[in-house]
Amino acid sequence: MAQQEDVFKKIVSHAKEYGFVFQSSEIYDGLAAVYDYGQNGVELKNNIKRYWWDAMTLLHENIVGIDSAIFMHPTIWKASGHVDAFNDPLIDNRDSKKRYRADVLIEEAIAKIEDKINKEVAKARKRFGESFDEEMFCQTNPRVLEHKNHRDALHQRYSDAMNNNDLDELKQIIIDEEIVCPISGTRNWTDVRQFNLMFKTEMGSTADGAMTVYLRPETAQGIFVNYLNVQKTGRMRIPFGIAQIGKAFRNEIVARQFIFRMREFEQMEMQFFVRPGEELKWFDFWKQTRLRWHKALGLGDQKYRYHDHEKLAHYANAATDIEFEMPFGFKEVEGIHSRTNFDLSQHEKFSGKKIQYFDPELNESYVPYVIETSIGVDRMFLSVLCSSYEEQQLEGGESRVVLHLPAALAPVKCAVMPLVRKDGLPEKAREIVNDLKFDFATHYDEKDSIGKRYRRQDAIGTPYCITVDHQTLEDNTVTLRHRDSMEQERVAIADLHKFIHDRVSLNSLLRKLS
RNA sequence: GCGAAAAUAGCUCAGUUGGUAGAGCACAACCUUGCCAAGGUUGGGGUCGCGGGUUCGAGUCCCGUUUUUCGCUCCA
Repeated sequence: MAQQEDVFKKIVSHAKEYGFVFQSSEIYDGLAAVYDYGQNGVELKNNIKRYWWDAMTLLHENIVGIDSAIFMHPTIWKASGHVDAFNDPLIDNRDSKKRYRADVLIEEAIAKIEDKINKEVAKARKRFGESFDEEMFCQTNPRVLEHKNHRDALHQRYSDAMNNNDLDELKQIIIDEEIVCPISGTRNWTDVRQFNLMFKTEMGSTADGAMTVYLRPETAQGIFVNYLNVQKTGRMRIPFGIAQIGKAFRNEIVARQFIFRMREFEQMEMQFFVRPGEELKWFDFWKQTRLRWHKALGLGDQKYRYHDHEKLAHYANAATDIEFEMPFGFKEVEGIHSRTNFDLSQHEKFSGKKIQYFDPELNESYVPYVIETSIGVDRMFLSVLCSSYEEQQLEGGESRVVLHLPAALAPVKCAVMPLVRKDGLPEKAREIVNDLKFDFATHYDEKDSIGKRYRRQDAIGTPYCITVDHQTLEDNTVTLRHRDSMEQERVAIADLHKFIHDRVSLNSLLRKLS
């Protein structure tokens, strides 16, 4: 593990040194958990996005894309539950240094009282056997009544405190109930503090007329609120999907592990609308389909696994993660959720607009159920980068760092270089660049020895190097050098275009999927 | 946010008991060379993360702060 963390550090350094990822605002000491993509990073990231977008919108005729705004009406976040769910009251135990959600601690205390009641009932049932009247027992047994009163009073006090957002009262409840930290067993608590995970800003240029708006914490809601627009204008029939790629923002309490958890991040989401009752079938379909998309990249099938959720979010009735083996362990890259009709129903309720679909086959209207596939672009980027990175020992005691990027994702597809910088070789190489550059990201390099130039391209994952030598001038062939095997072959200039296209285009990846 | 560790050139790092900042690689120019990180000459680049303090003098000691890494929590 220590060794793997070492590798991770090297990958982070490599990402910076070769223009993939920079710390944001670095010359001003940086901005925590915000990163910028450099000249190679942006290309890799765009290629990942294109692979996803095409796999969604080109391969499925019932999926279309949208691009919704980052600003949305603030009521959307009340409807989605984010205003409540993203306002966790947190409390720290000073002895164990553990942090807890204050509301969860209190709910656990309530559950414990519930347990006590159940135990009393179970005990009594054992004693009285067949003739046991549970209702009567609960209404008369003094111990049960005491627990019940305690529970009801506590519950009332707790919901009042939550509704009034009274943090001091929450702490007082924890003190009064003598709730202890499960780890340290002590009652040495800090104050309860509120962490709002949504970024706020103001819309409207004058202070008094301003409205508080949020930077979206997920892109999904932009799809839900446009669901009817797309369905009607696109004449979409269920089942159908809407795909979107865009930035989202979360004011994470702890944001770390390089670009794995950032405050500003990018999501690729697809919401798939289905008939009620068919959602689990489609959930399964998208589970399979999405894993196939990942595996087609060839990063190694053993690096993926599903992680099915046992505890489900308030909106879901089934959920799984696709996890990828990063240097710091298996981590979630994509989530697939069966969101029921929660979101659309909520928007019906909060907007007062009817958001239903008339199903001509069933001849009835309903609020569709939704399967969501949601993948973090930055996490995908990190998984591609980490699994591609290799420090390779070569014969003769030499070594090289090479990125075995899937060719279709590589920032640069080929580099053209004259073997020497004279005898008309640079001119010939330029000719080749000027032909290839219209179709492929092509580099030209004449600096330093040929070996050094190969290594430079290896470091950014360029799959092919094309070297122009003296023979080229005679017979119009070039040396084509493969990144992974370092092998070379002789290829006619006239065949270059097809040769490269067959190996680096997204097409070849997409064809594996259909 | 709490606790621990770290921050010196683009990268990796050295810098002794406090005495005016170094190496390798990388970068730029030129010469030589030419199929897997070649050699030579020359050059550019650091107010040692930032701000205070102690001291005749701070990269070095003390305090604060920012960022990064690791653990706790949440998630894509």
